[in-house]
Amino acid sequence: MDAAAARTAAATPASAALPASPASPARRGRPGYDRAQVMTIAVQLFNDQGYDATSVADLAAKLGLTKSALYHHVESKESILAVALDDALTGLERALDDAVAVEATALASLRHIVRGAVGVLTAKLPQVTLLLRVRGNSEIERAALERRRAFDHRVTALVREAQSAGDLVGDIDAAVATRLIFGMVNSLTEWYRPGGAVDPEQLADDVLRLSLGGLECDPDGGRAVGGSL
Amino acid sequence: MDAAAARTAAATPASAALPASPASPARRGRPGYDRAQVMTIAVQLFNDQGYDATSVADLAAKLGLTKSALYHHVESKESILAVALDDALTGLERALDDAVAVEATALASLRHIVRGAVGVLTAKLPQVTLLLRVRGNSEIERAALERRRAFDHRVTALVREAQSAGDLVGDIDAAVATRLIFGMVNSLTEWYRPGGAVDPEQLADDVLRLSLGGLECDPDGGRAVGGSL
DNA sequence: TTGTTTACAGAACAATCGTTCAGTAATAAT
DNA sequence: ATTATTACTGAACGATTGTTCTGTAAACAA
Repeated sequence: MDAAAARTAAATPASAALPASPASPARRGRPGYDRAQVMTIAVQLFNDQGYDATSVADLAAKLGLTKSALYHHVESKESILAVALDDALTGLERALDDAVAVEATALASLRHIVRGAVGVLTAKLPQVTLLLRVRGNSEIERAALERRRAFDHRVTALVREAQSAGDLVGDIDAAVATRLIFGMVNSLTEWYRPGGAVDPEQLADDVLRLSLGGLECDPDGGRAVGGSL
Repeated sequence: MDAAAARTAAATPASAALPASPASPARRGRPGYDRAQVMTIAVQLFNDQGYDATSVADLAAKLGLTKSALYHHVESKESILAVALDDALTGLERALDDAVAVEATALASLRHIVRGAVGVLTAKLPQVTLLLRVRGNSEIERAALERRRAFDHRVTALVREAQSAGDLVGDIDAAVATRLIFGMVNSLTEWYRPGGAVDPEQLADDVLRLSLGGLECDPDGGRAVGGSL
């Protein structure tokens, strides 16, 4: 596929980047991609092929542009990764802040953050997917991994607290339980796709039932899932 | 780090590749790495940095060799990936064959394959880790993804059968349940390390309790985990 | 000593990597 | 018509990519 063919293939760039865009109110200069659209498509491609396996030439071809045109919208390849990772991490951190602020008990906060994480993951799927694949190959990636570790530690503390309160069984290591629960949650990036047959709310219910169903001490004896939240 | 320094750092290659090697009985030619050792270290490095982010020069430096020396042991970079992926897939497929051959009911087979998958994952951690990160960027990767899909479908059929038999709750989609369960299992590659504090057997117990604990219909009413297996 | 076997180095290859720069093109506001 | 503003092209850059070729080095067997 030569440049002209690629151009034709991406003849309507806005539709790909902004599905059902709310009638953009006539921007100033020459029509074309803007920064946000380029970012969106870039992150999608990074997820399809992997960040390292995606060249700037690949991205330019996908957009129907030359490589140099890309650098009008974006400072570098890695800067695209940086903002996407920050987006994902900010979402997760806010959800955790919410969970501990709103709920009274550690178990309730835990249920809340599992729901919240599923919500962030489905809402910001491309960014979170990118985050979960980071290996620490650059300073930016290492910083993101550090924020992820801090998040995990806070959740682990919640699990431990719920165990101490007697709301969660105590014969499983809190760190192991946390990793298994979020392993299940994070695995959603591998197959969940928005607009598919699976509803995000229903999905959060299922995840909670599988991940916490075998750990709760159910003082009320009830096996119903949605009962307490 | 120049070539000489790298050489010194990897002065005892055999110890890194073959921990506690059973007194290799004096091979023929010039001493040095053999194919298996190179493969082992290569897969380790692929896991550390990601396959695409690891250059042949990186691997050569890690081994304390030149790039050209590498091609004496291995046909290509991708061939290393190919044998590792085949190794992981063969292990998983055998575990599944075992599970359906040995057990009588679908639920028992399901428990068996979850245990088996944890076993293969911990025993062949580097190869399975590599498998789970494949994105389908080449013919070899796409073939591996195809074998993985076939594996998933067979397990999903087990879940559906256990639901039909009344051993598993029916109000959750079999495909979703399978993906969540194996999402939890596969997430072990992110943190489990052999020789660490966590025992593989205990780990399999924990995974089974979390992943299936909330789904079983427990006809005997018992909540004990290791009871039936 | 003469082969055989295994393991390595050095130099070079075309291709691709991410990035820069100087100029051009197309719109809206004035 | 002029000016801003925004979007893009084409050519080139040094560096790195995976791979090949030709020759050498070090062990064991005959």
